[in-house]
Order: sequence, then structure tokens, then C-alpha cells
Amino acid sequence: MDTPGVVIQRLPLYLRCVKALQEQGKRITSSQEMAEHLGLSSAQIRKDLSHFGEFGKQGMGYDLAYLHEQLERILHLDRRWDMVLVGAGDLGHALIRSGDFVQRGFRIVAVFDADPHKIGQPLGPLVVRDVATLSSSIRELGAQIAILAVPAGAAQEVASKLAEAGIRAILNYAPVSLNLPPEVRVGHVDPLVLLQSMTYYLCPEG
Amino acid sequence: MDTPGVVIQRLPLYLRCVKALQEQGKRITSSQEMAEHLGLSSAQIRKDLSHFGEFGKQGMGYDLAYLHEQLERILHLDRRWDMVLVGAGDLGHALIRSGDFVQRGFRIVAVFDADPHKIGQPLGPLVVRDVATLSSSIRELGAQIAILAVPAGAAQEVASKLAEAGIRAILNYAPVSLNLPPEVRVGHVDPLVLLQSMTYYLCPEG
DNA sequence: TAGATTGTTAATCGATTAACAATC
DNA sequence: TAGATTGTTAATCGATTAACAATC
Repeated sequence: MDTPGVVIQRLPLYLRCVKALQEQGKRITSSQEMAEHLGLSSAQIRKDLSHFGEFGKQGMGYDLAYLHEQLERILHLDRRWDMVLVGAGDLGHALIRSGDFVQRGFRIVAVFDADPHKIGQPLGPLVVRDVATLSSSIRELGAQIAILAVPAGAAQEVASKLAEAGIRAILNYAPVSLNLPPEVRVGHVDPLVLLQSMTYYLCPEG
Repeated sequence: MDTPGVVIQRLPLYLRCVKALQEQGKRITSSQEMAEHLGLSSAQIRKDLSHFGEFGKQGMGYDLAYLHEQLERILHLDRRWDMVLVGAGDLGHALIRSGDFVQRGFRIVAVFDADPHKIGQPLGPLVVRDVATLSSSIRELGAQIAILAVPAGAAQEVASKLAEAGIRAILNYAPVSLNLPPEVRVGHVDPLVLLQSMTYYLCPEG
């Protein structure tokens, strides 16, 4: 009865596809059309969606507005999510300046760092807090999601503290496999690993 | 005979694990130790490695220096890779400033943008080139890897041009599913999709 | 040697696909 | 109605795991 993780991971892609088709002015779509757009099979899309209900009509396809709404409901994206950011380096700065997360309903509400030179300094609309105050701040803010943007050497320690403080999902930018209780979700942003696996397929000669 | 993609994608994690154990001063390891480190099963690690040869010794485990060397060889990481970057926005700046890629043998050798205000301006040690010169520059430089850091709306068009120009692997930071010939590898850096699938598991209340 | 751990086989498990009855 | 496309079943495919002989 519980839906495979691999299906859940595809739902945001379906949502993105639905939005793109809507922006083209379309009102309905088919599993076939989405499949071409995403490079998947139409059977897979129908099967994935069938885990959550019946969203289409035989012979007609899917109403885009309805599917959009349902996917957001399933993924709990019909609300705003507050996140804390740990690590006020270059990456942290870029994440705060970029509007990408906010546009999609993910808002960074606090930034932490361990460097005394950074603590107390403004960062965008926020002020960098001392990482020593992590636990109490997280409980105060009620955040459930954290972005981990600290050096590799500090990542596991900070991640454990985040888990202890009640954080339930971590977006990990550190190049480290985190060891955490299974109830804490981890999404790993790991461009180097992607590069290092793509080179397998490239001829080593120029 | 050809190795499943999912196995290839784990090799860089094995390599990272090997390096971490070496930094701890260890000289040998076991599939069991690596499994704990990475949160996988020891059988999976042994099976994955067995696709490429016999790297261990029964009763003894794996010599870390040897395994390190072999993994780098298999992944073609025993050389330097030159990459071109398309998109000189905040993200592009952060990628150039960060030493992460260079440390691992991936060097950005050219930056392109479409904005006339950016073209000709310095960006770190490079000068931003006109994206109109993409094809000729890529052929000249002989780059096989590109980083795509342009807005969503431009991503597909630029990606197609990269493929035409002979690029064989794209690290895609744009929130778009790229449609490309199957011989072009794509690695998708997609933090929003990770966030949007993690929220499925979070209670929508508080 | 005795103990340990690999490499590999066979069994299990899970995900994808093909096909089609249901039905809009 | 006729044509199209869903939702679902059963078959296929592939990946993971358990177990163990080989052997260091």
C-alpha cells in the first residue's frame, strides 16, 4: 500500500510537465503527450498516477488544471514551507539571492554559520546566526526542512544536530553520505558525483 | 555485458568512501565497512565491483590505494576534463569561484552568455564569450562536457546546440527535462525536485 | 591451520512494460 | 456510434539480497 519512493520522486517532474503544458495554453493532456515531454513511457505515467486515484477520463485524457491541483495536494505543495540554511558561504549566498525556492513556496527563514566573522552580519533580508543556537532557533521557528551547505568535514555533525532538533528533511549540498535516523529524509545535491559518473561513458582520449 | 547505469552511478560514491577511509589513515577496508559508511549492503558493493574485476582478497578485504586507483581508472578520472559553462548568472559565478570542480579534475575553460552587457566582461580568470560563438569555440577547445546554467526558457535550445557542437555530457542546472540524442549523457542538478518529493513525507500540519 | 572475507550463484524482490477491457 | 485513452492486470525485465564455496 505504500507508494514506492521512485514513484514519489517522479511526481514533481509530472507537476513541472503539467505547468509547462499549461503555459503553452493547453487545457488537457494525455499520458502519451506527457511521456514524450519527459522521455518516459505512457504506461509508467498512468501507473504512477493510479497510486493516488483516478485523475483522467477514458478517451479524453487528463484535465491539466485538475491534475496540477491534485499533484500539489499529494506532494503537500499547496502551502508554504519554511527552511533553515546552515552555511553562509558562497553557496549559501547564492541560494538566498536566488528566487527559485521562494517562487515554488520554499522560504529560507534563518541562516546559521560557525564563523565568528559572519555571525551577526546581514545576508539578504536575514542576519547570520550562531550555529550554536541551532536547536533552540529551529524549535522556535518550527522549521521542518534544512539546507545543509557547510564544508564536508562539518556536515555529519551538523546533520545530526539538525535531526536532534526535529528537522525532518535535509537538502544536502555537502559531498558526504549522511548517516541519520531513517525517519529523516535526505535529498543529496551532488554535481560532482554526476560528473564523475558521466565520464565513465566518455572516451578517455580527447 | 554492459554494466547497468545504476551501478556506474554508485562508483563515485565508492571512490569518495575510499578517499575518506584513506584520510582516516586506513590502508585496507572490507565491503562491510564501506557498506556501513554508505548505508548500502555489503553484497551490493561486492557485486558492483565484480562487474569490473577482482579488486579484493578473500579473508583480507580491499587495499584502499589499489581500489582508489582502479575506481579512478574505470571512471576515467585519471586525467583532467575540460568543461564549458553556459550562463554567467549568479550560479555561473558561484561555480567559477568554487574550487570544488577543479580540485576533482574538472576545469571550466570557457564561459558563454547571451546578454550583451555580460559578453566581454571578465569572470574570474575567464572572459564571457558570446553564446553565438558556442559551436566554433567548443570545437576549438575540444571540450566534451558542458555545464548548462541558463534560464529554463533557453535551456532546450542551448542544449540542442551543445549536442550539435559535439558535447557528449551535460550537467544541467536548468529545471527542465532535456530532449537530446541518446548518446548525450545528462546529469540533472535539481534541488527543487528533491525538495518537492521530500515534502510528500512531511505532515502538512506544522 | 582457523578465521575471515571475497566473488559468484541462485533466489527474491520490485519496477517497468505490454496489452486490453472499461468507458468517456 | 466510433475512436480514443484511461486504469489495471499479468508478463517481463532487471536489480538486490542471501548464502556459500573458494581462498587468502
